Amino acid sequence: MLTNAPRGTKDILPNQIDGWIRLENKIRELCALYGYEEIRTPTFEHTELFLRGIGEGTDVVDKEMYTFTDRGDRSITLRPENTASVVRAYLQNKLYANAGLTKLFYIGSMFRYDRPQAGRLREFHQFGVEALGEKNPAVDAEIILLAWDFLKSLGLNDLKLKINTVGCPACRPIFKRKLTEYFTEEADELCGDCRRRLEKNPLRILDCKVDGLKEFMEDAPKIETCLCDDCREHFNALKKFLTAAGVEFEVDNRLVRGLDYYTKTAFEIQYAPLGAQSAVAGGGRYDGLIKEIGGDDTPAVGFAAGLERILLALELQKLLPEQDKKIAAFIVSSGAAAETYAFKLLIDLRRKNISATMDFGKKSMKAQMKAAAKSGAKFALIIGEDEVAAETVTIKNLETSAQEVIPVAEVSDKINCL
RNA sequence: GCGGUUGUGGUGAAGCGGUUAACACUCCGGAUUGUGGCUCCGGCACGCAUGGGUUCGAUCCCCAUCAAUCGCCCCA
Repeated sequence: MLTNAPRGTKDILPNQIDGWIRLENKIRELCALYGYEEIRTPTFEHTELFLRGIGEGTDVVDKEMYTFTDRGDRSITLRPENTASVVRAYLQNKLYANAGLTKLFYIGSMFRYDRPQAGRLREFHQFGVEALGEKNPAVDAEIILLAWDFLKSLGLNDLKLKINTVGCPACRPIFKRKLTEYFTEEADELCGDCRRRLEKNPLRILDCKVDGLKEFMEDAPKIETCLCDDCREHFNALKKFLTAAGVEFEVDNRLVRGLDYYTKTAFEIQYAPLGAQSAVAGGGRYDGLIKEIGGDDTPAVGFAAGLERILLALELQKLLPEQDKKIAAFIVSSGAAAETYAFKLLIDLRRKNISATMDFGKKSMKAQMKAAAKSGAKFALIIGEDEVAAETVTIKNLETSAQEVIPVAEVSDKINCL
């Protein structure tokens, strides 16, 4: 149907725009406070970037990308997330040259071919932050705090911060192997999904809804027992920093990230009332990504937050008051001569920085007055033959109903002083 | 990708296999000769998501499609 937007996409209508602008303002304000600069990368990239960056075998890459061949026979993909692009831009533009630590943020739409649901769209918007070039866990903490403060400053309650460590190339394979061994023995007890995960991604079995509560889960290998010294210290330091900052967090050693590039820190902020799509922000460290994409071995951390979900949460908490934009003057006219006169006044007022409008529909005076009242304008400026002849305007205060006739030249002063 | 629920005008919603598809709000017009918010009167569904089928006849029955929504999955 010509009159339907594609599935999973949405118009953002004038009556919703205030919420978006509020989010964007808050983001820019907070990022300035934390010292992050905005970057805008292309909406599409070479498909290869995502294959390498996100990782083949992940759901996002395997079944959710909008990929097509352009007229020059290039494989192009609409970005399903922005971290890979930021890293690409960082390398291409040599942003590492001027700073030990490069701190960036972005706001933009991402594309994923998912089944739409409340809080899950095919084109959706993310705000994200990336800190490139530093391995200190204090940066992990800074990133998490930025996400946390952002959500809190919007007024959201009932947020839950979960953190975990997923290890690094040195220790994760050990953990994976232990998991595989352990769950292979329990294979008969596993659900179908998990039996598949056994080969592809045994970590995922840990947060399976079906098997998660089964008793053998209790004795499953724990990541803590496999961590290398570096990862263990990193995680402990992160907890120390978060505690120092006074944020409550929960260590959830079943928290796993879906994208391959994560190392060490993984975190997620949830807003439970949203239901199935409760993750409102998530991220972590990705020390291997920059090298994977062709740069030097460079550590980095970041997160992304889903703006639609945040807006849904704000709506649930009734934190999106309607702001009505009232104008100062509504011009009402009757007769052809008056229309020109009125139009001139309309333009003059705007040039004097007074918001003004009129009804262009040539309706009855009564209808125009109705429209004036509905518009919320403070004044109705009434113009008929008499006013045109005398070069005056009847100005009516729509709140008090008081009205008087004044020279047209004095209208703007009158409005300004009332 | 899988399973469930739903789909009536601008909005919220009644409704039954068979004359003009309730009601409320919004909107439009009128009651006023150049004036709103109150009141009163009147109007507004080439038709009940779309396309097929069953039937003498379907908005109400069946099928498909599309869309929304919930759960799974995944993730922000």
